[in-house]
Amino acid sequence: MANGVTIAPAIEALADPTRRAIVEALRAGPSPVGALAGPLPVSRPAVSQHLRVLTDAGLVEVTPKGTRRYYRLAPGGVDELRRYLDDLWDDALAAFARAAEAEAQKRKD
Amino acid sequence: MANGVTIAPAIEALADPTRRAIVEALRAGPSPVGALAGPLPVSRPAVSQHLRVLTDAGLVEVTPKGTRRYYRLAPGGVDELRRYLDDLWDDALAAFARAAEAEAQKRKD
DNA sequence: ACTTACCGTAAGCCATGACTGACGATTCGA
DNA sequence: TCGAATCGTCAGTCATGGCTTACGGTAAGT
Repeated sequence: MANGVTIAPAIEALADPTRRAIVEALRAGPSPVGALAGPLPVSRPAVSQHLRVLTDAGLVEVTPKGTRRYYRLAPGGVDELRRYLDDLWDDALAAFARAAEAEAQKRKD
Repeated sequence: MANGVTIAPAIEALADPTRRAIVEALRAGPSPVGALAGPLPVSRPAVSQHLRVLTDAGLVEVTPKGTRRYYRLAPGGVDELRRYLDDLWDDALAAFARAAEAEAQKRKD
């Protein structure tokens, strides 16, 4: 619950379909902005703004190379979300187990 | 990538702060709507609407008990997101490793 | 049967944020 | 030095969605 607020920017960043498409494109490897905007149905400035959000959320990182900037996935940022969902899943399973046990207990009488 | 579209409702559901608060409250166990809305700074109908979104996303489930409806976390729905982020994390690590290797290769000449 | 409690739904208001077009900065090549 | 390419930022527009109030429906208790 302490990092409950930490994952907010990351999960809110991934909520947008266009940003998810960008992330999907980056799974193959680093890419400059123009190459990312090409297949997408939005303008290049829009992609730039999305990359800003993703960067602030810690999900992607940049490496300037001459006139173009290569964006890539940031494993650390993804890992944060991953851990949060792991914990949430554990609690969900525990609550489920308790509910099942309570149900069994109730059925006994 | 086949389930890339599957996780959309779940991740978009968790993007809202109020819905995350509801999910956090449900970590302790099942709860009726009124008990959930109590501590929250929004009205009960608002919580009802959020629970509808969370249910449609497969993150929570309901069990009517008399006049009240008990909501609980759905481990299956959480697991979907968990798996997606696991895969994404793998790809991020792979891309990172490739980048590191390419960098080492470049440094060699 | 009547009252009370708990809850989902509908309509409307309003703020957030995604997108575009225009502009300026930086870098490489000629 | 000059031109072209790549990109970030800004201002403005517009749709999405979260919230409230009011209403109706169902179940338990008296």
